[in-house]
Amino acid sequence: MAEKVTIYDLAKQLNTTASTVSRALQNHPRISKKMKARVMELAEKLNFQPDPVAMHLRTGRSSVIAVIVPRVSRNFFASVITGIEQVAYQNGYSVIISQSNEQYETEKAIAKALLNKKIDALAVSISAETTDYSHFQPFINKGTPIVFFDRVPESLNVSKVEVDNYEAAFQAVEHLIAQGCRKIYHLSGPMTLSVYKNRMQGYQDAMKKHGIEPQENWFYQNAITLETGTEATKQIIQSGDLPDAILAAGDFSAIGVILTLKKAGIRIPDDIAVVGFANETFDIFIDPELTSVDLDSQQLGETSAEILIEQLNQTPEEREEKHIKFPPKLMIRDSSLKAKKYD
Amino acid sequence: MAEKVTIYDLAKQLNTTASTVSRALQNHPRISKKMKARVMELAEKLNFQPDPVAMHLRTGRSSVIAVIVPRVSRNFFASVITGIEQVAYQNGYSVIISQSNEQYETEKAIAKALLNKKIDALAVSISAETTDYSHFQPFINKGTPIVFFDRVPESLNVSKVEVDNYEAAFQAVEHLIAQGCRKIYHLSGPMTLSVYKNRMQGYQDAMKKHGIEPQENWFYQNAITLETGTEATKQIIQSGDLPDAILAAGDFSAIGVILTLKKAGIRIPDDIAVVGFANETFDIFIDPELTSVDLDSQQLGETSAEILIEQLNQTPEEREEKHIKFPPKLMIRDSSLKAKKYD
DNA sequence: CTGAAAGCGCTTACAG
DNA sequence: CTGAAAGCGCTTACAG
Repeated sequence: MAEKVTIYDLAKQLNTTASTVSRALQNHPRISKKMKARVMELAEKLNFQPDPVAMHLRTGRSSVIAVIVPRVSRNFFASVITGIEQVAYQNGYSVIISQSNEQYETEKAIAKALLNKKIDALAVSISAETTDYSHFQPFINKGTPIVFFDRVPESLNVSKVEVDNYEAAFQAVEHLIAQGCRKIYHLSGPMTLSVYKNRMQGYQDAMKKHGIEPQENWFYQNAITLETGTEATKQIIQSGDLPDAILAAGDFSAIGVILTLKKAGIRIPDDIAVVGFANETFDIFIDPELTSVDLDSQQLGETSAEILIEQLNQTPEEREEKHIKFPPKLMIRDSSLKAKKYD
Repeated sequence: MAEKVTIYDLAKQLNTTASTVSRALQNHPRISKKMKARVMELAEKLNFQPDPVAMHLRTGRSSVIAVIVPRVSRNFFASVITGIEQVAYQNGYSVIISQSNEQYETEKAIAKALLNKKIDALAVSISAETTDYSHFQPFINKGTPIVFFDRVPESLNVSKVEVDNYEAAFQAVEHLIAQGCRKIYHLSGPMTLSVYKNRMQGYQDAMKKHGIEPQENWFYQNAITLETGTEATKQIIQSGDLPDAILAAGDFSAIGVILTLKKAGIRIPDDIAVVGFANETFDIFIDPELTSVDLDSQQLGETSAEILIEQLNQTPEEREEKHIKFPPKLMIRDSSLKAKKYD
């Protein structure tokens, strides 16, 4: 029946007071070693678990880190969460996860609910719809440590952890050029998200570096889902003006590209090479296997949690904004490997 | 700066006491309509939010439903969670999600942590490794409503929500037989999980109904991941004794089957038809598209949450164990559609 | 219909 | 080094 054991129970059995027990448990410097030992031993024996709710009410600290992601079902985000959890648990924090389902309104509602829940820290990857960030302002005002990962708001002065998306797209384009492609199209997401903006910039600069001037009709915005990637590809095919390669800013989009090209009898990579972003599990399920930029999601999560925990151990004055960018890793697979065919 | 507003602030401004404010907020029958109206109005005006932590400490109720799943990255589980969240939020509960990563030890650690967190209710889908359920016993003893979904423990007397896996496998086999298959192999998971046991039983009974006696070497246990599904398929190919069809008890396994068969130059579905379970997003990414049993995951989640909330509104005596089985839905796609080729 | 008081299980400034 | 007391923000049995 596991009767609840409180510090009063411990105090009574040890002929001392709750104050002393509480201090001993916290390893307070002014409690004698002997008393600490006695308290610890009895706590162990009675399987005493401090009540986190009471602690929270008293101290205002909840030991909870909240995470908001667009969707947990995306491998990328699931894996970031795993990284956050790992570091959080090691440091005595628990993690609660919410999903915005890519909707601004839902994200706002979650933020409001979390505000009420008095979480200690917050890690966020914003929804595709989000362009206004005022729902995060109350956390910043209250001094709640907050970090954005992957999908970070450019205009906000907050800590950010991301992959170097500019560099990633740059490398992807150079890889395609090395395969003999010159006319490279780019399917991207909303330019309001810096991840997509940076990828677009990296794409353009890499092209220009190699003397290729990307045309306006080589670029498709908001073509990041399976459906929109498919749609864009249909338009490309209909135009009759086919590229050498398509760089999609996401794997779902890239899958849409591949399926649509195949259906139209266009060979991949021979006619058109395809590269995606995120290195999702299913990239190797498809034929040909999809070349994709790995974003080292777990690392992103671990680093995000580390930043939050560091800040939790600092006074608001000591805290400083961190901007961390990880180098990308291009996973080269058959969908972009023209070269090997001519080896 | 959003100074915290308490019921004392409300009471003072209304010239009444915290007791009355508290009761008015709860719509207590013995408070006058007029007082309720005044309290509500001021609460609205000052944007009063009752402190959930204080409520929790006082009442022992946290308004939190915890969910434990093997992994959030599986589409199936992500979608169940969405269903749970939807119903929970509507009823004023919040949801916290934990993942066992398919490990018994992790699941046990999570259960222990949750016990301490004093959640109100628990929804669980057990890990592949779990065969002992004693870590859930403390919740049952305490009277915490608990429901298992999809992966349910057979031996425990608790509420369960699942798909009729027996029927699902039965239908899948009859579909394959209708396509002209007779020698049908079955790749399954650990027999300790009832989902797999029931699928195996449905497979066997459907075979026997049609006068086919499944041989022992037609059945592979623990071949449920991409890797193990691949491994089993290699063994099948090596044996030289090829089946007409393979029914895999999961989509990851089925993908392993398809990729391996294709690599060996075996045609799908012409030589071997393939059927999976779970209707994952990527089923339509693969060539040929994978026939799979849809488990109506969101519905499972909604129903699980409804059961918990019903029980939360009942006294422990009123509560009764519910067993709900949903009918399966076979999503027929090219990987099993031999018939159309001969139409 | 409303109020005064106790208490949920902790922590911590104050005092010694 | 240890203790007595107050308080975090609520709810509710008891009293009127």
